[in-house]
Amino acid sequence: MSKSSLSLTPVETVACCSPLSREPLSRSDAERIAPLLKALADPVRLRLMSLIASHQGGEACVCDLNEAFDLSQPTISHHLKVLHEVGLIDREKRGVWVYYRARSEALAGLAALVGTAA
Amino acid sequence: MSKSSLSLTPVETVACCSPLSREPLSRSDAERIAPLLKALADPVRLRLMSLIASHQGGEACVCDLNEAFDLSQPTISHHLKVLHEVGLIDREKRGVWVYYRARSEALAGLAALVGTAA
DNA sequence: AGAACATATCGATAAGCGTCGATGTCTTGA
DNA sequence: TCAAGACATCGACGCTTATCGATATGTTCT
Repeated sequence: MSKSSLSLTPVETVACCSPLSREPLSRSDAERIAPLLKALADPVRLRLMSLIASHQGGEACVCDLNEAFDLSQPTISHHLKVLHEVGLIDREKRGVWVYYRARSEALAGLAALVGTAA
Repeated sequence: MSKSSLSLTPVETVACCSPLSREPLSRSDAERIAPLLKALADPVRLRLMSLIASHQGGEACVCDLNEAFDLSQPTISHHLKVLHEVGLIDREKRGVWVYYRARSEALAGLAALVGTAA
């Protein structure tokens, strides 16, 4: 080390690294948030979410949703399940029909998190 | 039609459907936004994005990023490419090193869009 | 020119995901 | 009790994706 200290190259003085100005997202936080984004990251589910939230009262019947897409009924059912499982929509059965309701706090929280990184 | 009008069932009067209170996301808009969300919808890319934005000046060298993960260098390079291709980060080569810069307007716009649906 | 280093690209593999038709479950009205 | 309708679940198919090791590209120092 005493020998090589004579040949200190500029590479070590002009380090490529810059310091952090704030704390980045932790690994556990990232693994908690990513599934929410993944649930939204599909054109059909994005439209489903918007369609539900755009209905009066923030809720919509599955029959309404099925008609809005050129997709089979099982496919829509699958997408609704994905959104429900991550907590973006609530599910309520009323008689023969099933209503899905947008959880606006969840969406707002997610939007705030994404915006924070910017 | 004149005949069946006599047997109007309650089903048609008690419709399951509720009207829209605003215009939902269009198909083309959904297909434009979904790829952005898909790029973010991965724990590693989410942390990469946050890590870059958290560095001083909003930019970070790849060497910094590689060290922050227990993943191979090609894998990190792949994730950076995905974020770059959808326009969430900019790429600039300076000498031997490559710097990625967060495009905060893109992130802010995405956050606003997600929040609008809520 | 050649060595060392930083980063990107390639090819392969395994896992995940969107979609469908067929079928099951539950509710309502006859 | 039975038939019809609304929605969910299942199993299968093809496509996408996350990851890696090996290798290519480009830059700087000797």
